[in-house]
Amino acid sequence: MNKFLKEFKDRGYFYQCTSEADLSNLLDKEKIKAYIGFDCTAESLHVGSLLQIMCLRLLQKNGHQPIVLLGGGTTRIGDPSGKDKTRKILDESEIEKNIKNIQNILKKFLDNDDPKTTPIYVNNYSWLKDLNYISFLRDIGKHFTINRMLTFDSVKLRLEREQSLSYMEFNYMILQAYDFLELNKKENCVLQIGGSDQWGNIVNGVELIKRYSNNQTYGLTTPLITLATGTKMGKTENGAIWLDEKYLSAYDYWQFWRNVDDRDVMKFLKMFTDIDISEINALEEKNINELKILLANKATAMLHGEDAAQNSEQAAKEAFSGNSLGSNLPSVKIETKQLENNINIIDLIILSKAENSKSEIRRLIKGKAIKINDTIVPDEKFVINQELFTENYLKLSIGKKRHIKVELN
RNA sequence: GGAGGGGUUCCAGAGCGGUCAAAUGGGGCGGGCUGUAAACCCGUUGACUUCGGUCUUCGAAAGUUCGAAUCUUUCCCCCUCCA
Repeated sequence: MNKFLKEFKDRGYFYQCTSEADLSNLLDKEKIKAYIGFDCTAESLHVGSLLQIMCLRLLQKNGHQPIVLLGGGTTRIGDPSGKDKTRKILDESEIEKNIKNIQNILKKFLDNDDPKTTPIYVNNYSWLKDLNYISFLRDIGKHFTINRMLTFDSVKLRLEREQSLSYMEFNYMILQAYDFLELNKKENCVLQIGGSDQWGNIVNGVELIKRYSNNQTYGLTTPLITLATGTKMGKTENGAIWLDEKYLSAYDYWQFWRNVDDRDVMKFLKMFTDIDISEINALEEKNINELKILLANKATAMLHGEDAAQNSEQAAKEAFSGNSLGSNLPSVKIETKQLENNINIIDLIILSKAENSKSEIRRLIKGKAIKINDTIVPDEKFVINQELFTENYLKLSIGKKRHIKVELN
């Protein structure tokens, strides 16, 4: 089997493939261009997209050139795959903003220097916006039968559940197929990779290209990653695990990986780090917490850089090992003069922006969840004074996991 | 267009004139156990509070009533069936 394909499988990226043997041969013979499309509905990417990004990295590592398709056009339609309801339609400026944001994140993960594999960024709005309806129907539409389209999961499930599917959404798969055709014509792109929910859309593209220009292309999908707890990855209740530092700090990103379920650690090391498979397999016997730290370090370094990873590890050590004040902890600054009127603990937490409901803070205090410098705050009347600050800062803990350095300005 | 059913707190879903800030389950948060894991147990889950209470919530608006999530009217939205 082809080297790329083998690693793709070994790392757990593989779910389905069209004509696998042929694709393997092709990959052995030449360097190809492959594309992955990213939806631009959200303002940034979260870990749910990380597997796709890892696929792009693996392509580069094997000398292939990735094409990143930012769905500026298709986002205006909304993919019905895996959705119960029509998505809200975003306006132009939002989509443009999202595209920029997402592209910046991708650049952090990808090698943008090697001219042979440097990613090609494209926005399908550039070709979708000027489509002529009549000629599109004649050239492209004739290759699709409604009979067939109705059998695809994205459509079928909606109809079965008797949820409405607009004609606009119904067209999504045709547009995605057309994207592939366009990239095949323009860039000689021969492979589309996507999540398993994209299978139908990808196959449509492969078939369209076959009928339209008789070119052979391929599709490859990745599995839906479910956590050991059975939930979808990246969707914690208190917010998505964003890849953008604006929405989630490097420290919190590190913590996300540090807190992964035991049963997912080996899987994630394979999926989300660059460590050699053989090396990972050799790690199996190591202490599970060591492995989690390794995972957190590698994953964080890949996105936020080596320094950020080191700092996060250091901060975590300080925060969880007790008495140290934790100079690397995430910090907030407050004005010294705000202390003069002897503010109480509730006000301090509000000032630190860690919580915004006083009722919630009162509840936490009653539950013995708030600590100042590792000492439990006994009641809500607790007054904050200058003496609690050592070297201008104090350590505020909310629960066992949230530690904040409050610094005097 | 005609006939029904429905919109309740993060979600699902009870309540159908006062005892309702609203059962129950899920999720979240916190505590315990531990390993910053899982499982399990306990607590909590609108806001503000001088801890006595106060204020704002049950699709929207108006009304009946001492009193409405609960009754009436109008409007908006969703679903099912018929045309």
